Amino acid sequence: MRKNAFTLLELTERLGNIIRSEMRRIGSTYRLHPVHLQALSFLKQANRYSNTPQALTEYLGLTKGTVSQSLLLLYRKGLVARYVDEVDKRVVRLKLSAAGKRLVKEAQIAPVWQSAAANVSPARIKTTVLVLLETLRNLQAMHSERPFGVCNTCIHLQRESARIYNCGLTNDRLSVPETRQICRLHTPP
Amino acid sequence: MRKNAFTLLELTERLGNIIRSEMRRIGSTYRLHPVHLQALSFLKQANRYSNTPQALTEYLGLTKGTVSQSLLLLYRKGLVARYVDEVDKRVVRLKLSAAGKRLVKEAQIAPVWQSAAANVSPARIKTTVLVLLETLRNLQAMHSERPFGVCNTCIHLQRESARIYNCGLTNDRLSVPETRQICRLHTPP
DNA sequence: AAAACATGGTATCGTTTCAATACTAGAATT
DNA sequence: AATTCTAGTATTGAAACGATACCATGTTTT
Repeated sequence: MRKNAFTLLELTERLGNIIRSEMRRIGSTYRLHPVHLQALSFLKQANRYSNTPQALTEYLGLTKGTVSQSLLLLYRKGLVARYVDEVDKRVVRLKLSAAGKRLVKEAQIAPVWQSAAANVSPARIKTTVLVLLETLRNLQAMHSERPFGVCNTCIHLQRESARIYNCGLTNDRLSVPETRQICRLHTPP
Repeated sequence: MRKNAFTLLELTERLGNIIRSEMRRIGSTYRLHPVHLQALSFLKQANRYSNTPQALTEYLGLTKGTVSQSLLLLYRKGLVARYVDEVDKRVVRLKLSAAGKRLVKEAQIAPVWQSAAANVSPARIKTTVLVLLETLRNLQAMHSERPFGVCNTCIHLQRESARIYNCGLTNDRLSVPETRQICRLHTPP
């Protein structure tokens, strides 16, 4: 068990390295680094509470200065739009531009993974996902990091009617598509 | 299944990020980056066919120039020893110094990981390890990368007697501890 | 209402990764 | 002996990344 947890760490580390290599390879055609692809992919999924430099900083586990620089680069490349929040003028809102959305669609590494895991039975994949998820949650809790999950698995989400949801934390109304986005305030059950 | 493989990718990516963050945190006390810790940890485990810049380059999935620079830094910090191979004088052999070994022991992220996976049943961890391993092998095969496994799971390993093993590929004799090291020539069954 | 503090973000600096290119020395092949 | 291959280094340039300092806007305290 001790040994297996170690192997789990090693495997995840190696798979993480491969993902990074793959991202580096794919990103190089756009002159982007792995961190840029991760940022774009995050911004594509981020909901209205999470489309800020601050949320991205927490998500990536880097410092705000570093993230600010990377965002500047993405902005200069025309992949990300930024505007000041109307209510709190300290806050910057981020959004993928059309070019940014296009890039995220093109620069996918998911297909490679899907074929790599194609021969594994769904049940076993499900177990794997659950184990990794639990480990992730525990690790995040240990570092008091935010879990960053999708709305529809959050305890704060309340269903008002067929198509109208409500966030119990912010008291905002949420559309159905919004409940599929990533939120930094996410609280797992 | 399509969706699950996607989640698997996302989870591994996030776990990989957390590992990197953790490495960055731990490494900062020694002024080392994640890649340095990975290099040291690799050199600790590498067997006699794999204790070279070339092998490390393959392992990390980077370019040889980059790895050469990182090794120079580790050498200047006195963490790694390097000497020219007697037989093939182009080859540089790498070895952890006493300080390097000490550092690898201190700068462990495994404990955190173990407690994060502590509540998962051994059977489920085993399944997870197997699924990840299969995915890893497939990914490596797709990129025609070397699998980098330990000797005692390699098809080339032959048992001569109780304590003497033989590598069928190089025809070298291997001691028992050597069969637990990482080899770049590793071929899974 | 004014002062102190907190928060989100940017600017700047220094170190180091990382890729790309060019290069060297030794080994293998012809 | 000449060519090709291989392992590694050196150099250059862009950029990540952390650290520090800083600014503008909000919030809290007095």
